[in-house]
Amino acid sequence: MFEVAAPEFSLQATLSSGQTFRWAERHGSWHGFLGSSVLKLRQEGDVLFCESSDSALTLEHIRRYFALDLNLPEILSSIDVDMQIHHAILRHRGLRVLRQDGWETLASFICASFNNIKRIEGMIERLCQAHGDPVSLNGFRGFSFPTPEAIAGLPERRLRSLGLGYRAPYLRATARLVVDGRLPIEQLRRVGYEATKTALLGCEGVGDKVADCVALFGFEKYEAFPIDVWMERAMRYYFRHRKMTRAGLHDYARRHFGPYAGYAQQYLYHYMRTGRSSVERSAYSV
DNA sequence: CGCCAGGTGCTGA
DNA sequence: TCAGCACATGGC
Repeated sequence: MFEVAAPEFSLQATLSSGQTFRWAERHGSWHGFLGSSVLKLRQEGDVLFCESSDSALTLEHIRRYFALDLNLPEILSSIDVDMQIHHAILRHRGLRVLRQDGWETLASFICASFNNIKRIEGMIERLCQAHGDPVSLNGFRGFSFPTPEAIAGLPERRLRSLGLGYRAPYLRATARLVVDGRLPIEQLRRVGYEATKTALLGCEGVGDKVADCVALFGFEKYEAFPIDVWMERAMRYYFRHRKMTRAGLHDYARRHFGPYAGYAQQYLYHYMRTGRSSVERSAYSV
């Protein structure tokens, strides 16, 4: 057990905002995975209490994963440019964009397309149970996320039997790109947003939205602005009647919010799904 | 039961 | 470039 100073941070908002699919809350603690370790986390005020299955997991890993090194007040003030985002920030202040593993993020968001979060979580859990490695922490048992090698060799019908549906061949083909070195996934952390997105778009089952999610949640490209059905609803605030394509909304949002547009996206997404009062909901759509 | 879900790939204008 | 369509599956 160790403690991490976590000012300007909300574990709850961060882990329940749809950027990750493998954390679960039980009795006030969050159980999940970081690399190959199982973690149990609890936040009290500005302190994060951490229990890990692996003594190699340090305070620095926690700080990095939750992006506690970033100056959140500065980021939030840079995106706080209209009343809608202002309300979202007030409601979910402390939400941070995670620095997740690139491969896990890519694989997860291929599964996430045209899908709902409950089922995404189930699909990924079955994938891990069937092809990950067992890990445990005093009573809590789980499985690590399968490597690209573990998935690349599976028959498509095997992935379909885990409930992946038509995404099965996409995931397998993408795993093969990684294994064969045709998708240089380790390098993407060091190149810019545009290059990262272009590389990701070369994967089957990866379009604009998935590529932006992976760039943002897996490769620290904070200018990425994923547009899904919830963000289309959020963007009606700016374009109440005018018909806009997703590409149009994407370009507008990146200019409107600036270099940390991805943070704005995550606050708006979480706000649209959970944070609004009924008055706010009826003001624009849904 | 019908509708929806953190969309993508393909086709035809 | 853009609209329209098929696509698997399960929660609600």
